[in-house]
Amino acid sequence: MATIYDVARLAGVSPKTVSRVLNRDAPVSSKTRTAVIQAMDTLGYVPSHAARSIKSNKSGLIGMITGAISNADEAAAPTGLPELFIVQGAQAVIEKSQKTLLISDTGGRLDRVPNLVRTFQEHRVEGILYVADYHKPLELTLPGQGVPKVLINCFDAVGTPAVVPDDEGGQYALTQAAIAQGHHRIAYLTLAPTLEATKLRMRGYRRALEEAGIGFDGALVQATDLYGTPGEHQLIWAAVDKFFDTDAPPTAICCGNDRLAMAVYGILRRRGIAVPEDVSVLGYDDHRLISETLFPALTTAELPYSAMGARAAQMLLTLLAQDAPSPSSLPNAPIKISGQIKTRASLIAPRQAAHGNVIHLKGRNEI
Amino acid sequence: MATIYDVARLAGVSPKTVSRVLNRDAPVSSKTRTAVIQAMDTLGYVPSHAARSIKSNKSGLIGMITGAISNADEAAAPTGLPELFIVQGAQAVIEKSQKTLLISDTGGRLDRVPNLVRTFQEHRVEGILYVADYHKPLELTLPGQGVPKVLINCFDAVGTPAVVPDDEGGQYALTQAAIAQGHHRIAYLTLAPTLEATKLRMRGYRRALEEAGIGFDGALVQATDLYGTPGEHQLIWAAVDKFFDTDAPPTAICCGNDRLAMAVYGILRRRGIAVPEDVSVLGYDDHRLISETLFPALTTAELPYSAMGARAAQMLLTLLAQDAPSPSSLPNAPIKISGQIKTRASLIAPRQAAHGNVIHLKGRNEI
DNA sequence: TGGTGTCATGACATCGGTGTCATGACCTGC
DNA sequence: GCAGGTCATGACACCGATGTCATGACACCA
Repeated sequence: MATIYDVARLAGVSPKTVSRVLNRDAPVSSKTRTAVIQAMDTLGYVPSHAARSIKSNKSGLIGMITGAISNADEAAAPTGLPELFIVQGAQAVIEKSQKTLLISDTGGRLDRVPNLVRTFQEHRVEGILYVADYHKPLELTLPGQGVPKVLINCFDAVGTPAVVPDDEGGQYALTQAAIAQGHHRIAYLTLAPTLEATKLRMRGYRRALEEAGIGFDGALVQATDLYGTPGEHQLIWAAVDKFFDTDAPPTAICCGNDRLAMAVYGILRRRGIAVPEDVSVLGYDDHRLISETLFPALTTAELPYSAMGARAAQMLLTLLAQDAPSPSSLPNAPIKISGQIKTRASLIAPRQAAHGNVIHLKGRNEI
Repeated sequence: MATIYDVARLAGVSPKTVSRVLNRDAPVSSKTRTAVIQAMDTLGYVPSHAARSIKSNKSGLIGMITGAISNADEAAAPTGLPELFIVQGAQAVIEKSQKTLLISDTGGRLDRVPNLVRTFQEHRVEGILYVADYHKPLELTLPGQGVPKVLINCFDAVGTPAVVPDDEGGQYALTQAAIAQGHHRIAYLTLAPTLEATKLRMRGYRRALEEAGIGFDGALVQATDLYGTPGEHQLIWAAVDKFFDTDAPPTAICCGNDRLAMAVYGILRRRGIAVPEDVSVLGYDDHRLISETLFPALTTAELPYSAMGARAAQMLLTLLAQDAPSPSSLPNAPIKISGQIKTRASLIAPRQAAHGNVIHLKGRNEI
């Protein structure tokens, strides 16, 4: 690969003058400039990033640690939306900032993270974005002291800047949407109870019921915690059975994610229960491949991964822009990003009969 | 960030000795070594990749150009499987080779590619992997003369090394699988006819029929070319209508991809046609999120994206390993990668009645 | 005791750019 | 015609590593 010296020799000038043409940082006579440019493309010259960054002490690189690539096989993740959407949001922002994003995949193995950070440090990244595959507490201490970092989809106890989804708000709004359609018997088929998302969304679900004056019925909540395993489908069957083998079956079912909703569609069909005429179904994530392709299309809450990625990238760029290494201007608590409710054909008003059930239920609850 | 000089000063040795400790390329007394290591982690020293690569003239970087990130919203692509799987396969191989993969996203805009290549050249990448979003001829001339390249999912006319899916072989094997179950009336709901994949797969479909002595019936082939647009669903409805509003409806339907199959499931259900009892359904891609979650699970042909990525990465590494820049050892034609047939519940033998239909059909064809 | 060889270490140049400062050509005004 | 100023350009050092070669300490053997 040609160097600036080759160009200088060919153009009959000094390397410094070539540099001036490249950077337009000092006047160069137009005759000289032409000769230099001519020489540059005769040789196919491209300046070396390494040589520049060594002198300027700026790499222009942002590192991102994620499992999005090895997780392409998304069905393996406990929540359904691919991490890739987070990468997408962040990459779009970083690209506009004229910096280069360096993506490193963990292969799902946390023990590799220190090595990835080390590689980032060798490349002198200016900041690091750490992406978790689903909303959770950060499971390790990130090395790389002194490098600004922003966490995405996870959070730690020491106040590292973080961006997470507003799970409680999402499920709250989704439940409200069902209530607004007239539903009172709203079942909730959750993801594993230990998940951060499940805990927060359950709060949202209960709060929405409470505010509407609907009593909480534990029989309407079932958990599926074998996500992605062969036993999962049976578990979902069993949960649906429990919902419907009662006097007061639900008129709407909220599912922990869109994929779960997809499975529920198939099971309800086998049981001869029509969606949405007999029962409305609601998902979570707005994984459009599913929510828009299912028939009927799925009402769901958006898990705003792309927006989270974008927001985190902006935060990091802001951190880098302020010379002082003081993260004081940042809030201490994770930033929560809300998603929209996507209302589609799978949610309609319950049959009139459902109203009777509700009254029946209330009677039962008052015993 | 600390430099090798800082470490040397703190350890009371010369920078060169620190270098020797780092690279273990010359003997260092154990006393000195200990002092140096001590100094290194007191300072949190990490060697600069830039400084190293400038001297060695080796970057250890491989560039990859893809739209996988901005395409996360996969429904937009004319074929259903996310490009990300290609990235996954390639990244796994590159990582093992101790090189660093630099991923650049095109944002779906070809006019950005030259800039991406230029950035790669600034970083002195040793090779470039170019990934297309679906099987197609390469749509531009890649700049970056002199940098070894391998194309994935696309091909050019000048013999650039390339890796593509074996579309003909896949559809051939899939059709054979249906025939082996006793099907003779096999419909084919294709993707857009202009697609490389459609042309090749149609060949495979016809070849399988021919070899089984089954006449080709144009009425059993319908194309859907409004992929991802609002009109798409109506088009699929219309196609299914045509298949079934005849005397001799198909007993199996091959779909251009899994997503199309998913839509067909919904439509058949509305028409009261049971899958697989009344009609078997076959997909293409083995997009597991769909094929394994649909009920009944979908029989489909694997689109071997991950294997393609891995193979291409290996080819590139081989090219780099042989010092001579002669691509002579590589075949001139694109390498075709075959996928497996995944047999699942959506394909069973046709009802006995179907046999009658076949005879009926043959009669018709002979008129 | 001095010659020879091995071992550990350092001085110095170099990679490809860029910042700093110097230099020479040319123009301006008195 | 000469001081003073602007403009275009070059010489040189430096960034952080590493390759080459030199050097000094020490052990070994005759």
